[in-house]
Amino acid sequence: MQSEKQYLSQYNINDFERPSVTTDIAAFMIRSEETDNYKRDSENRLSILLVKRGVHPYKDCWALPGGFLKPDETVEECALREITEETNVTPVALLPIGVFSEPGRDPRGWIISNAFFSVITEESVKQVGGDDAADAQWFDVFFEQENNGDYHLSLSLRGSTGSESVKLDSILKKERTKFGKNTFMIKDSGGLAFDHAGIIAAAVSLLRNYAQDFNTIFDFLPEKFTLNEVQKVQETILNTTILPANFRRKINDYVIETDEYTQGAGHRPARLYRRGH
Amino acid sequence: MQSEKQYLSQYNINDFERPSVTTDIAAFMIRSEETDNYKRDSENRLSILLVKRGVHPYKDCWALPGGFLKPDETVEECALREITEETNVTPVALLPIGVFSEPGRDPRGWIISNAFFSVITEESVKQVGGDDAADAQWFDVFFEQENNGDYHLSLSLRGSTGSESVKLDSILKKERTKFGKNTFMIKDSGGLAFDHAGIIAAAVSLLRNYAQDFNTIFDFLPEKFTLNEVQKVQETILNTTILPANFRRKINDYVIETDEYTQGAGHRPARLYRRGH
DNA sequence: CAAATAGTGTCTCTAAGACAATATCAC
DNA sequence: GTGATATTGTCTTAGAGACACTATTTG
Repeated sequence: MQSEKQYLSQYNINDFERPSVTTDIAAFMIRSEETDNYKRDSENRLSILLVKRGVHPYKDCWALPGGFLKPDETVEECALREITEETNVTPVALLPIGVFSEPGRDPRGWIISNAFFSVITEESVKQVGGDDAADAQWFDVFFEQENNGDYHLSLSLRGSTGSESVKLDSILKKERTKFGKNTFMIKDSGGLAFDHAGIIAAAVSLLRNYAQDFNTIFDFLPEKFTLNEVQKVQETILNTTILPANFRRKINDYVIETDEYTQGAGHRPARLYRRGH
Repeated sequence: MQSEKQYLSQYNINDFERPSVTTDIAAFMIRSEETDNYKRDSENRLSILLVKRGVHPYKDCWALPGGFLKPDETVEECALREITEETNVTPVALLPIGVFSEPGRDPRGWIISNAFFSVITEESVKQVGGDDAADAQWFDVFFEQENNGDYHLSLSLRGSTGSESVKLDSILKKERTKFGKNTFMIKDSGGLAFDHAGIIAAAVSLLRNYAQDFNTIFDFLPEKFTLNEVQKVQETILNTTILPANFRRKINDYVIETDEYTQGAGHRPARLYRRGH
């Protein structure tokens, strides 16, 4: 009879073939954009971070940031390490999306990916400043179901001086397996690397679920905010509108008043709040 | 300048260290138990499938069924293969719980596990019959938060003639990471192998979320069922009670009437329904 | 003052919880 | 008949949506 110690000393983990394991991170940020009317508040855009691949495969294609899992870390630590390396910013949320393990999803071989959902505040990115690296850019996100049932994911990079604009249009089909799992099948990747169009579709779906909950909304905002700012973030993510009076009633239990007010907005000042709870 | 083809031909995937990848499946079933009162309906118990390990490590401990991922399959296919091998039954639901990758979670080395949630009907298990193998057993599940905030997971196997009863009591602490993820930290594994106590706690939590939705409830039931059966399954999973009148009103939109009725129950016959939608 | 956001009050409709009442079966 | 579940109806309350109205700021 073998003891556990004896068994483990003889156990050879190399007897079985093993996959490489990566993490890919769908990092979202709400970007506010000034309007030309001094009275009107800035407009929000939901954006996602993509990196331009410098090496094969999918060289010069846009992809989610990510990298290989190391032996001494969890997949969560790996995702945090990768997104922090890429942005120089610590995210405020980092949650699992799922595992993508379809054989053949990566031309380099047997590689399975753990996808993560992440939230980054515009405030923190502005502090870091150096968003000049052309290989990492925030793309505006558009994601809606078409009349024919397919989903259209459109990611667009506004061209600035010296760089041209990019627009990636993917078509996906939502499929429900016999066992209840929903996945987005890629009908047209729109130029995105690997199966990242499907991962991003899953990420946006997840975000829209999370965004029913105010705590996820607060993650996108600075410490102090107006109620209208919260409302606009939720409306941007869910692509809906809600009457301000009703929104105030709903959110009232989740926030704490401060004595501070906004200034110089061209209209009545608004009270600032902090997250409650 | 290299072409993609040249690049891939030179690419050696063995340059990086790789983990072994497994799946573990938390398979749930609702078991009904006859009462001694002929008028009273049978009582339900939520149960989970555990297997007794025949090899080191954790030899003779109870564990979730599962196994190693093969190169030509997805993690979902692996989970389906493993649970089908173990029970000879095709599950009606199979959904991801999450990835468990804490270094040191497996004494054999670097092994990360993809956990799955699965539902199996009592009907299908009864058809297979041969549940005699002593190494795979359905344990009754009890999972509640204690007064001190810790969670108590208790799995019990009712002893039948020739086999003794088993009771595994785990203590877990729910922790929320800085980034919003909830995990169950194991304070006392209660004798369960590996980190499976934490996986089961996550699985039961997930089940209780899913069970708000009638579609998951229907998965536990045969094709035709009474409304009271649906109610009892939901009550068993969520550990709550609800007034029958209110339950009927809620579920009404999700079911379709048949012309059949139950018989010989010692009380008024109940109409059978099918899942709607 | 015009246009924009800030903030309050109120009406209606719906969904959920509580509970009363009646129906029907096997023993 | 008794005790169990089956089934319907109604009262009350909480929350969401719609909308009217007032308040305050800057060019």
